[in-house]
Amino acid sequence: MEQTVEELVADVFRRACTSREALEHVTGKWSLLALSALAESPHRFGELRRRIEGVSERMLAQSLQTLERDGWVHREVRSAIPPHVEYRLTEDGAALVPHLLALISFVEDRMPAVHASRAAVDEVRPPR
Amino acid sequence: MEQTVEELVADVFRRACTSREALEHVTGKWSLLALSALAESPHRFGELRRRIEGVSERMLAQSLQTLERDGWVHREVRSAIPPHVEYRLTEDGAALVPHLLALISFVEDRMPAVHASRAAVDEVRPPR
DNA sequence: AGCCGGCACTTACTGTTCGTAAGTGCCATT
DNA sequence: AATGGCACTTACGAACAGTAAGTGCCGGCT
Repeated sequence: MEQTVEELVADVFRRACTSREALEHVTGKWSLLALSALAESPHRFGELRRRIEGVSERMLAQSLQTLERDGWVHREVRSAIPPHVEYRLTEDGAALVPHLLALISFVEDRMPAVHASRAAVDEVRPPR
Repeated sequence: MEQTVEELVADVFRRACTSREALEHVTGKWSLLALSALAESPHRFGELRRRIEGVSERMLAQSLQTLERDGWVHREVRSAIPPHVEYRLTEDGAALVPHLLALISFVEDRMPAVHASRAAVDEVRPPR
Protein backbone atom coordinates (compact mmCIF):
# COMPACT_ATOMS: atom_id res chain seq x y z
CA MET A 1 0.00 0.00 0.00
CA GLU A 2 3.03 2.28 0.16
CA GLN A 3 3.33 4.61 -2.79
CA THR A 4 5.93 6.96 -4.07
CA VAL A 5 4.39 10.28 -4.81
CA GLU A 6 6.87 11.16 -7.52
CA GLU A 7 5.92 8.32 -9.84
CA LEU A 8 2.19 8.15 -9.40
CA VAL A 9 1.27 11.77 -9.09
CA ALA A 10 3.54 13.33 -11.62
CA ASP A 11 1.46 15.39 -13.93
CA VAL A 12 -1.30 16.36 -11.56
CA PHE A 13 0.95 19.20 -10.42
CA ARG A 14 1.03 20.65 -13.93
CA ARG A 15 -1.41 23.37 -14.75
CA ALA A 16 -2.97 21.99 -17.92
CA CYS A 17 -3.32 18.45 -16.63
CA THR A 18 -6.73 17.07 -17.49
CA SER A 19 -6.74 14.70 -14.54
CA ARG A 20 -6.98 17.71 -12.27
CA GLU A 21 -10.32 18.57 -13.75
CA ALA A 22 -11.55 14.97 -13.59
CA LEU A 23 -10.44 14.82 -9.98
CA GLU A 24 -12.39 17.97 -9.16
CA HIS A 25 -15.44 16.44 -10.76
CA VAL A 26 -15.41 13.32 -8.59
CA THR A 27 -14.37 15.09 -5.38
CA GLY A 28 -16.89 17.88 -5.68
CA LYS A 29 -19.13 18.31 -2.68
CA TRP A 30 -22.27 16.88 -4.28
CA SER A 31 -20.59 14.50 -6.72
CA LEU A 32 -18.89 12.73 -3.86
CA LEU A 33 -22.21 12.21 -2.11
CA ALA A 34 -24.04 11.21 -5.28
CA LEU A 35 -21.41 8.59 -6.06
CA SER A 36 -21.61 7.31 -2.49
CA ALA A 37 -25.37 7.04 -2.69
CA LEU A 38 -25.14 5.21 -5.99
CA ALA A 39 -22.66 2.81 -4.43
CA GLU A 40 -25.57 1.41 -2.42
CA SER A 41 -27.86 0.88 -5.37
CA PRO A 42 -29.24 2.61 -8.44
CA HIS A 43 -31.38 5.63 -7.60
CA ARG A 44 -33.91 7.81 -9.34
CA PHE A 45 -33.35 11.55 -9.43
CA GLY A 46 -35.83 12.30 -6.68
CA GLU A 47 -34.46 9.50 -4.53
CA LEU A 48 -31.00 10.96 -4.75
CA ARG A 49 -32.33 14.39 -3.88
CA ARG A 50 -33.95 13.04 -0.73
CA ARG A 51 -30.96 10.86 0.17
CA ILE A 52 -28.47 13.70 -0.08
CA GLU A 53 -29.77 16.14 2.46
CA GLY A 54 -29.35 19.75 1.47
CA VAL A 55 -28.67 19.30 -2.22
CA SER A 56 -30.64 21.47 -4.59
CA GLU A 57 -32.14 20.09 -7.77
CA ARG A 58 -29.98 22.46 -9.75
CA MET A 59 -26.70 21.22 -8.27
CA LEU A 60 -27.73 17.57 -8.29
CA ALA A 61 -28.67 17.70 -11.96
CA GLN A 62 -25.44 19.50 -12.78
CA SER A 63 -23.29 17.05 -10.80
CA LEU A 64 -24.96 14.03 -12.36
CA GLN A 65 -24.49 15.42 -15.85
CA THR A 66 -20.81 15.95 -15.19
CA LEU A 67 -20.41 12.48 -13.73
CA GLU A 68 -22.25 10.99 -16.69
CA ARG A 69 -20.08 12.87 -19.15
CA ASP A 70 -16.91 11.62 -17.47
CA GLY A 71 -18.26 8.08 -17.55
CA TRP A 72 -18.67 7.33 -13.84
CA VAL A 73 -22.45 7.25 -13.88
CA HIS A 74 -24.96 5.87 -16.34
CA ARG A 75 -28.30 7.57 -16.92
CA GLU A 76 -31.19 5.48 -18.18
CA VAL A 77 -34.55 6.88 -19.19
CA ARG A 78 -37.01 4.12 -18.32
CA SER A 79 -40.02 6.18 -19.26
CA ALA A 80 -40.35 9.60 -20.79
CA ILE A 81 -43.95 10.16 -19.71
CA PRO A 82 -44.46 9.87 -16.87
CA PRO A 83 -40.76 10.67 -16.32
CA HIS A 84 -38.71 7.86 -14.80
CA VAL A 85 -34.91 8.12 -14.88
CA GLU A 86 -32.50 5.73 -13.23
CA TYR A 87 -28.92 6.55 -12.34
CA ARG A 88 -26.38 3.79 -11.69
CA LEU A 89 -22.62 3.47 -11.49
CA THR A 90 -20.74 2.37 -14.58
CA GLU A 91 -17.98 -0.23 -14.22
CA ASP A 92 -15.47 2.58 -13.88
CA GLY A 93 -17.68 4.24 -11.32
CA ALA A 94 -17.96 1.04 -9.34
CA ALA A 95 -14.17 0.78 -9.32
CA LEU A 96 -13.87 4.39 -8.23
CA VAL A 97 -16.24 4.54 -5.28
CA PRO A 98 -14.29 2.24 -2.92
CA HIS A 99 -11.57 4.90 -2.89
CA LEU A 100 -14.12 7.57 -2.07
CA LEU A 101 -15.77 5.48 0.61
CA ALA A 102 -12.40 4.73 2.18
CA LEU A 103 -11.64 8.43 2.24
CA ILE A 104 -15.02 9.35 3.70
CA SER A 105 -14.88 6.77 6.45
CA PHE A 106 -11.31 7.73 7.27
CA VAL A 107 -12.22 11.39 7.68
CA GLU A 108 -15.32 10.49 9.68
CA ASP A 109 -13.16 8.42 12.03
CA ARG A 110 -10.81 11.33 12.58
CA MET A 111 -13.48 13.92 13.22
CA PRO A 112 -12.80 14.04 16.98
CA ALA A 113 -9.18 14.91 16.24
CA VAL A 114 -10.29 17.51 13.69
CA HIS A 115 -12.59 19.17 16.20
CA ALA A 116 -9.87 19.13 18.82
CA SER A 117 -7.40 20.69 16.43
CA ARG A 118 -9.83 23.43 15.44
CA ALA A 119 -10.55 24.24 19.06
CA ALA A 120 -6.84 24.41 19.83
CA VAL A 121 -6.09 26.67 16.85
CA ASP A 122 -9.08 28.94 17.50
CA GLU A 123 -7.87 29.36 21.06
CA VAL A 124 -4.69 31.03 19.82
CA ARG A 125 -5.99 32.65 16.66
CA PRO A 126 -9.74 33.30 17.09
CA PRO A 127 -11.80 33.10 13.92
CA ARG A 128 -13.14 36.35 12.47
CA MET B 1 -11.39 -3.98 1.21
CA GLU B 2 -15.13 -4.43 0.64
CA GLN B 3 -17.24 -1.95 2.54
CA THR B 4 -20.89 -1.54 3.17
CA VAL B 5 -21.95 1.98 2.46
CA GLU B 6 -24.76 1.99 4.98
CA GLU B 7 -22.57 1.47 8.02
CA LEU B 8 -19.57 3.57 7.19
CA VAL B 9 -21.10 6.53 5.45
CA ALA B 10 -24.19 7.09 7.51
CA ASP B 11 -24.18 10.66 8.63
CA VAL B 12 -22.35 12.21 5.71
CA PHE B 13 -25.71 12.34 3.94
CA ARG B 14 -27.16 14.54 6.66
CA ARG B 15 -27.08 18.25 6.12
CA ALA B 16 -25.48 19.43 9.33
CA CYS B 17 -22.81 16.75 9.37
CA THR B 18 -19.44 18.28 10.21
CA SER B 19 -17.54 15.57 8.35
CA ARG B 20 -18.94 16.97 5.11
CA GLU B 21 -17.13 20.21 5.73
CA ALA B 22 -13.91 18.44 6.72
CA LEU B 23 -14.17 16.33 3.58
CA GLU B 24 -14.55 19.43 1.43
CA HIS B 25 -11.47 20.89 3.05
CA VAL B 26 -9.23 17.94 2.18
CA THR B 27 -10.71 17.34 -1.28
CA GLY B 28 -10.57 20.97 -2.33
CA LYS B 29 -8.74 21.59 -5.57
CA TRP B 30 -5.64 23.14 -4.01
CA SER B 31 -5.76 21.34 -0.67
CA LEU B 32 -5.57 18.00 -2.44
CA LEU B 33 -2.47 19.09 -4.33
CA ALA B 34 -0.87 20.70 -1.29
CA LEU B 35 -1.32 17.53 0.74
CA SER B 36 0.10 15.47 -2.12
CA ALA B 37 3.12 17.73 -2.35
CA LEU B 38 3.67 17.52 1.38
CA ALA B 39 3.47 13.73 1.13
CA GLU B 40 6.85 13.87 -0.60
CA SER B 41 8.54 16.01 2.01
CA PRO B 42 8.10 19.18 4.03
CA HIS B 43 7.99 22.29 1.88
CA ARG B 44 8.31 26.02 2.35
CA PHE B 45 5.51 28.29 1.16
CA GLY B 46 7.30 29.36 -1.98
CA GLU B 47 8.33 25.80 -2.76
CA LEU B 48 4.70 24.71 -2.64
CA ARG B 49 3.69 27.60 -4.85
CA ARG B 50 6.19 26.54 -7.49
CA ARG B 51 5.39 22.85 -7.12
CA ILE B 52 1.66 23.32 -7.57
CA GLU B 53 1.48 24.89 -10.98
CA GLY B 54 -1.23 27.49 -11.31
CA VAL B 55 -1.98 28.08 -7.65
CA SER B 56 -2.17 31.68 -6.52
CA GLU B 57 -0.55 32.82 -3.30
CA ARG B 58 -3.97 33.82 -2.03
CA MET B 59 -5.51 30.37 -2.48
CA LEU B 60 -2.42 28.51 -1.30
CA ALA B 61 -2.28 30.51 1.91
CA GLN B 62 -5.99 30.01 2.46
CA SER B 63 -5.84 26.27 1.82
CA LEU B 64 -2.86 25.80 4.09
CA GLN B 65 -4.57 27.72 6.89
CA THR B 66 -7.65 25.52 6.59
CA LEU B 67 -5.57 22.35 6.55
CA GLU B 68 -3.62 23.56 9.55
CA ARG B 69 -6.78 24.37 11.45
CA ASP B 70 -8.21 20.91 10.77
CA GLY B 71 -4.94 19.35 11.94
CA TRP B 72 -3.68 17.75 8.74
CA VAL B 73 -0.74 20.08 8.29
CA HIS B 74 1.73 21.61 10.73
CA ARG B 75 3.14 25.08 10.18
CA GLU B 76 6.50 25.90 11.70
CA VAL B 77 8.08 29.33 11.67
CA ARG B 78 11.80 28.64 11.53
CA SER B 79 12.71 32.29 11.25
CA ALA B 80 10.63 35.43 11.40
CA ILE B 81 13.22 37.65 9.72
CA PRO B 82 14.14 36.71 7.10
CA PRO B 83 10.87 34.80 6.78
CA HIS B 84 11.22 31.02 6.69
CA VAL B 85 8.14 28.86 7.20
CA GLU B 86 8.02 25.12 6.89
CA TYR B 87 4.88 23.10 6.24
CA ARG B 88 4.74 19.39 6.99
CA LEU B 89 2.08 16.72 7.43
CA THR B 90 0.93 15.90 10.93
CA GLU B 91 0.49 12.25 11.91
CA ASP B 92 -3.16 12.48 10.93
CA GLY B 93 -2.16 14.10 7.68
CA ALA B 94 0.33 11.34 6.95
CA ALA B 95 -2.42 8.78 7.55
CA LEU B 96 -4.78 10.69 5.28
CA VAL B 97 -2.63 11.19 2.19
CA PRO B 98 -2.38 7.54 1.10
CA HIS B 99 -6.11 7.66 0.49
CA LEU B 100 -5.74 10.79 -1.57
CA LEU B 101 -2.80 9.43 -3.54
CA ALA B 102 -4.70 6.22 -4.25
CA LEU B 103 -7.60 8.27 -5.54
CA ILE B 104 -5.40 10.50 -7.66
CA SER B 105 -3.51 7.63 -9.26
CA PHE B 106 -6.74 5.75 -9.89
CA VAL B 107 -8.27 8.69 -11.70
CA GLU B 108 -5.06 9.30 -13.65
CA ASP B 109 -5.11 5.67 -14.76
CA ARG B 110 -8.66 5.99 -16.01
CA MET B 111 -8.15 9.24 -17.90
CA PRO B 112 -8.23 7.53 -21.31
CA ALA B 113 -11.66 6.13 -20.47
CA VAL B 114 -12.78 9.54 -19.20
CA HIS B 115 -11.72 11.24 -22.41
CA ALA B 116 -13.42 8.55 -24.47
CA SER B 117 -16.62 8.94 -22.49
CA ARG B 118 -16.61 12.71 -22.89
CA ALA B 119 -16.08 12.42 -26.62
CA ALA B 120 -18.94 9.93 -26.90
CA VAL B 121 -21.32 12.08 -24.88
CA ASP B 122 -20.37 15.29 -26.68
CA GLU B 123 -21.08 13.55 -29.95
CA VAL B 124 -24.72 13.14 -29.00
CA ARG B 125 -25.17 16.21 -26.84
CA PRO B 126 -22.65 18.87 -27.92
CA PRO B 127 -21.30 21.08 -25.11
CA ARG B 128 -22.40 24.71 -24.80
C1' DA C 1 25.53 52.72 -2.48
C1' DG C 2 21.47 51.59 -4.79
C1' DC C 3 18.52 48.56 -7.21
C1' DC C 4 16.35 44.05 -7.81
C1' DG C 5 14.37 39.96 -6.48
C1' DG C 6 12.67 36.70 -3.05
C1' DC C 7 10.47 35.69 1.33
C1' DA C 8 5.47 34.84 3.23
C1' DC C 9 1.88 36.58 3.21
C1' DT C 10 -2.52 40.30 2.93
C1' DT C 11 -5.75 43.32 0.66
C1' DA C 12 -8.75 45.23 -3.12
C1' DC C 13 -11.20 44.24 -7.02
C1' DT C 14 -13.43 41.28 -10.47
C1' DG C 15 -15.30 37.34 -12.62
C1' DT C 16 -17.19 32.67 -11.93
C1' DT C 17 -19.73 29.58 -9.43
C1' DC C 18 -23.24 28.40 -6.09
C1' DG C 19 -27.56 28.30 -3.78
C1' DT C 20 -32.52 29.79 -3.61
C1' DA C 21 -36.66 30.15 -5.71
C1' DA C 22 -39.71 29.65 -9.13
C1' DG C 23 -41.29 27.78 -13.72
C1' DT C 24 -42.15 23.73 -17.08
C1' DG C 25 -45.37 20.00 -18.91
C1' DC C 26 -47.47 15.95 -17.87
C1' DC C 27 -49.75 12.48 -14.96
C1' DA C 28 -51.87 10.16 -10.61
C1' DT C 29 -54.15 10.83 -6.52
C1' DT C 30 -57.67 13.31 -3.42
C1' DA D 1 -60.82 20.70 -9.59
C1' DA D 2 -56.87 21.13 -7.03
C1' DT D 3 -52.61 19.19 -5.25
C1' DG D 4 -48.44 16.87 -5.41
C1' DG D 5 -44.76 14.34 -7.65
C1' DC D 6 -41.78 13.51 -11.64
C1' DA D 7 -37.16 15.34 -13.74
C1' DC D 8 -35.46 18.83 -14.81
C1' DT D 9 -34.40 24.25 -16.44
C1' DT D 10 -34.06 29.22 -15.82
C1' DA D 11 -33.36 33.75 -13.39
C1' DC D 12 -31.13 36.13 -9.98
C1' DG D 13 -28.56 37.55 -5.75
C1' DA D 14 -24.85 36.01 -2.75
C1' DA D 15 -20.71 33.68 -1.88
C1' DC D 16 -16.44 32.27 -3.56
C1' DA D 17 -12.28 31.86 -6.50
C1' DG D 18 -8.83 34.14 -9.28
C1' DT D 19 -5.88 38.38 -10.62
C1' DA D 20 -3.11 41.96 -9.38
C1' DA D 21 -0.83 44.75 -6.50
C1' DG D 22 0.96 46.04 -1.81
C1' DT D 23 3.72 44.99 2.62
C1' DG D 24 8.25 45.06 5.20
C1' DC D 25 12.46 43.10 5.44
C1' DC D 26 16.73 41.04 3.69
C1' DG D 27 20.58 39.13 0.51
C1' DG D 28 22.90 39.46 -3.77
C1' DC D 29 24.43 42.00 -7.79
C1' DT D 30 26.57 46.01 -10.04
